[in-house]
Amino acid sequence: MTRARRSDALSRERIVEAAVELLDATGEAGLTFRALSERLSTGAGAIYWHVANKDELRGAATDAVVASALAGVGAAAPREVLRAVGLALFDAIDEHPWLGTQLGAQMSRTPQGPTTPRLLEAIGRPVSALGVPEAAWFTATSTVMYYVLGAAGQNAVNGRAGSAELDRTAFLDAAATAWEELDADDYPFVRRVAAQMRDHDDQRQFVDGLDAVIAGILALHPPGR
Amino acid sequence: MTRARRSDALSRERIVEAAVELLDATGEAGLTFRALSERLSTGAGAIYWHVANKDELRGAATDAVVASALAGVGAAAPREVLRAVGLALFDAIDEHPWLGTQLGAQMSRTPQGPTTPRLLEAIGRPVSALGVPEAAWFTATSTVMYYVLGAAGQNAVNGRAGSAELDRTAFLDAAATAWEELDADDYPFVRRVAAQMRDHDDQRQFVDGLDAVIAGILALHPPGR
DNA sequence: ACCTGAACACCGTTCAAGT
DNA sequence: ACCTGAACACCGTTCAAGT
Repeated sequence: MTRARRSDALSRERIVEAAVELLDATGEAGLTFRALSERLSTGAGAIYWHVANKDELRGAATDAVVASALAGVGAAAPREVLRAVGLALFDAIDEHPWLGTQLGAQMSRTPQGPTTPRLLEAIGRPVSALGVPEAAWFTATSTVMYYVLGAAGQNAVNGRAGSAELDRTAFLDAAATAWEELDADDYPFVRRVAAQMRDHDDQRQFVDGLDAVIAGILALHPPGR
Repeated sequence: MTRARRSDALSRERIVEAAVELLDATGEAGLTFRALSERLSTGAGAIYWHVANKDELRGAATDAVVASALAGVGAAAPREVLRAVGLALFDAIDEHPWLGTQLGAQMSRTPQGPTTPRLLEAIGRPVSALGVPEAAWFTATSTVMYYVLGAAGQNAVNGRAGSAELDRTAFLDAAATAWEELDADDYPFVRRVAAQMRDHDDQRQFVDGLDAVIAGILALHPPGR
């Protein structure tokens, strides 16, 4: 019943864990050395003993979530594994909305960091198991990865306070309505497709697209016999 | 021979133009109301008369660059148009590296804004012209868009000072070397593919992947006769 | 070795006051 | 209507000083 107070020593692991919680609770802009040090009952500067700077902290938080999401993916047929990897990331973004915009930026900024190889390995193994010729492994895997990252970034919902489901409906409806009011000459396609977007199911659309990407890769890089 | 000084009145257009220049010259972190107002020889607060806040300013800069990139895409066979749209964005990111990470974030944050419909229209028209059944238009177009956005985010090179070509080579080499030194049991795929990544051609890989995505969409959503 | 917390050099944004 | 620039409430990061 006492007030929360320091029980363990500080460690990189505890800091990253707290950063994830803070990001979940307050979003991208809420991750602050001051807020984080308060949550850890320590001084702002103490964090710098374990983490070089804010970029590294964000990167570590991103990687921790990705690692834990991918850990749940089991062995199966290549196509199933690819779907499972994609959906694991999809679910992770649902739980940690900040991940969507963070993931792509993180990976392009520091491909030497842990997250890029982690995701590349998770996608590349099933892609190679599909029978794609080795010369095309990197290209084929990158194609899937680009698709997954693009979808991830796009499906990051803004907040999670209250009913996420209602928020999402209102959000999509507002966008669809705006689309329907666009100029008829400049935006015929968008106007025509606005209703489809209002009613679409994120997850189903994601899996459909992923299946298409896989089919296309196999068509362009057919397994040798 | 006089010092640069205010010649025209401020306008949203001039502000956005200056923001793009500032982003090009100093990167994401360099876009500051103080730096921007200095460049425009005005007070920091003056900008707020024309622009609501920094998010809107970033969004306007992103949209201006995307609009100008897409303006150069001419009419042609659907497949060519899709390649041209993709490459136009690719080139724009080459000239404005900050665009890579900005584009995806921007579109997911404000799909009511101008950039999402702009890109959706540019990709959706050729996709529908490909003969994809109307019921699949939104899904198919989103698939291409996700791929393009993911690739865009990933291919944003960090700086452009000095020789971008040399920077790129060193950047890829560093990443490839790091990949080759990963644990052999945990990262067999990444290690095996590191050399392919060191030598890959961004643009060629992007077009290859785009062709695969298109092929896959046509396989899953074949044109009705 | 690890932590404290004040201090520094910045930010975005607001707003009374000017023209 | 549009602009000025000081002021406010923040930031990330550093670093002498403590234990």
